[in-house]
Amino acid sequence: MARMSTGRKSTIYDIAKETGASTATVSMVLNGSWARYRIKEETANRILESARALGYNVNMKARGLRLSRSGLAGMVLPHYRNRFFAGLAQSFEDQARSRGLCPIVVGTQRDPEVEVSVVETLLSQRVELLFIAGVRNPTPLNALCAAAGVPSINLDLPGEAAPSVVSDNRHGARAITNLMMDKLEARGIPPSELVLLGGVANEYATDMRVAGFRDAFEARGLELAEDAVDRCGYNAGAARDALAARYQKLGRLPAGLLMNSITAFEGLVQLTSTLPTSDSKSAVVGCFDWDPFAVHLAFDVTMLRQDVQKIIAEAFTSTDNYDAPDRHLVMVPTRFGDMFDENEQTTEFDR
Amino acid sequence: MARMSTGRKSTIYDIAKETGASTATVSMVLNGSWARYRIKEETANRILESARALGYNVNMKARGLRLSRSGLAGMVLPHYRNRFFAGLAQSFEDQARSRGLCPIVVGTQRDPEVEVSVVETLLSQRVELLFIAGVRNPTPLNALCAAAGVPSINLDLPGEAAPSVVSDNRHGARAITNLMMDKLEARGIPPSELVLLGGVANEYATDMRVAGFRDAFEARGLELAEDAVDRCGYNAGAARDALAARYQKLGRLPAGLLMNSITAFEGLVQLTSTLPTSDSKSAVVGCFDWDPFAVHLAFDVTMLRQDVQKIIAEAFTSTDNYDAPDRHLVMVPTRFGDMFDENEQTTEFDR
DNA sequence: CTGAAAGCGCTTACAG
DNA sequence: CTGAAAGCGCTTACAG
Repeated sequence: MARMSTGRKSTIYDIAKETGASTATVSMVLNGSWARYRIKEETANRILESARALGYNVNMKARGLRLSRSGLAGMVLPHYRNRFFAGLAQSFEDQARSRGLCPIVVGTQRDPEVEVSVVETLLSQRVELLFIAGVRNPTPLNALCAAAGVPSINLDLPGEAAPSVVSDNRHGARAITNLMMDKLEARGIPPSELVLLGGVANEYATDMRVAGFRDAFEARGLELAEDAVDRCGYNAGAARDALAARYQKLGRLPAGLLMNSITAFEGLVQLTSTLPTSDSKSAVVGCFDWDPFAVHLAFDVTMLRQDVQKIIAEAFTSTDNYDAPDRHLVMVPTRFGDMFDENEQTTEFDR
Repeated sequence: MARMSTGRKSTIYDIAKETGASTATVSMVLNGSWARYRIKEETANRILESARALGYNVNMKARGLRLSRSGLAGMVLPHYRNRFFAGLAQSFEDQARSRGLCPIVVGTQRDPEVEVSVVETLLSQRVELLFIAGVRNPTPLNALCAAAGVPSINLDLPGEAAPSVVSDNRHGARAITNLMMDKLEARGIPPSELVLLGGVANEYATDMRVAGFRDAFEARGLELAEDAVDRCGYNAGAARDALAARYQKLGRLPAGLLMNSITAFEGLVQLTSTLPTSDSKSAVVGCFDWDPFAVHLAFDVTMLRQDVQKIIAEAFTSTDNYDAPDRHLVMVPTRFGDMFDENEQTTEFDR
């Protein structure tokens, strides 16, 4: 009776034949709309039983084609290699699933060609919505989605052509700068020793962080030194080199170091690993991203953490009331790394 | 002419109407098979142009339904929160794309119910193959795939019911144990001070690592102390507690610590952050996973790194010559963390 | 070289 | 309560 061994997947026709019901009845029973059609419970059970026996599994391709709803929710992001993007992916999956959608997230390595081709692929799979995370210029991707009639939302980095949800980098930057200044003062070091490294020019996140950094200085009536900010780029090597140059000039590390990204932070770690520990141990360090190991390095480090759950939740809200002309920008506050529950940071059964 | 502004996606019918060609011709031109059918190049160009103007994008749901090929490749994994899984996801995406498949990877949080429901969803989307990574008992999932006629491959943790590709944990364990013993001896500490912490009983990876640990002891003619191995679990807290207990008993940390997973390693870091640095700085530490920040912590740490690219490549090879009765086990060697190119560890434009 | 037609697996008005 | 039938968008033998 059951013939799960054959390669062919069973269809509603197989079940209809087996149970003597019509394909319509089978379809209704299988998709749960049968109660509405007053189908006998006994019939329904017979069909359900047969479906189980045949190892039946709906073909979403067919259902999706008929209903023009794929049940797919897409997200593109640069990669999974840091906690922020890993967390975004995770939260996206959880929330998509709880909305009955099948999450499909793809990493694009920040390659614009890959970005376009991935978005086209997702569109041809007929995703019902698309989140675009960490793409510096998402406008072409938003345009592709708009042409396909698919709502798109930008995450982390905003764009002109679609609603965007980003962290409140400016206030976060101001808060962490303040905290680091306090720490420096407590050590009797002038806060003007503080420098901000990393990020790139003309990028929203970097600009906001620099603005917040400035805000903190202004609030204290302090001048920002000429070379206090160095947008030396997003890769570890560049940050390492920029720091090494300062080390050369000063004969030591700057007393206060605010790193624009976890990758810039990695550059700092690379450099200090070649230095005598005493040189780095005294530095007051901060970073706009959080990492569970980085917080335990040999120096005093404060990490800002983005609220990925909130970012995703806001993004879904934006799709719920999605109307094309609306291009709003939602800001989600950041928190300090130690302000999260411990069990958000590590997981129970985890390797 | 172009009417990209309307919500409705354009279809081959729209293009046929616009160009005066038949839907068959349009279809052939659009899917690239037109040369074979001797369609005039001029016709083809006209159709291509019209497709562009209409913002046409194939509907893979329909094409997939017709061809019974979805173009989708699936992978499930526990999460993205460490470099191993993040790297697996990345490599999977790259290699799937280079094979013309659309990768779709989903995190299941190690929850067996989620695992089943995710696999069912992927199957109903008609993925053409499914990789199952880090699932302790993948057999029920393999069965689901088999029933649907979809090849499945287990990664990282093997299973009885499908081909499996895993790291060669035993040889890796032996190599890292050896290296740590050398380091201990160089400091005049007996290698028998070395302990292995983490992992769980009756799990393949843990068992193999313990076996390799034993191998290294035997090769030197050394006895393994009664309490040298503690499979205290995969979460950070348990490892921290197990270590704390030893700290109590010894009045210090064990001189050599081999941590079974990055999470157990996190437990070590949690503990040492509460200890005076001098206590931990002298420890010789090793770990079966690699993390870019963890390698720079205050103690001497050696990290083993799994070859994610090779694992994925082997898995794809297994699907290429997939025949149900074949349940082979492929072993992929591990390497030490510092044996990879620097640019594999950090990326150029990366935050 | 091109068109008419069937069919992939499903859903849902519409009749009975 | 159930069945026959059309149609979602595409592909591909099969005739012309």
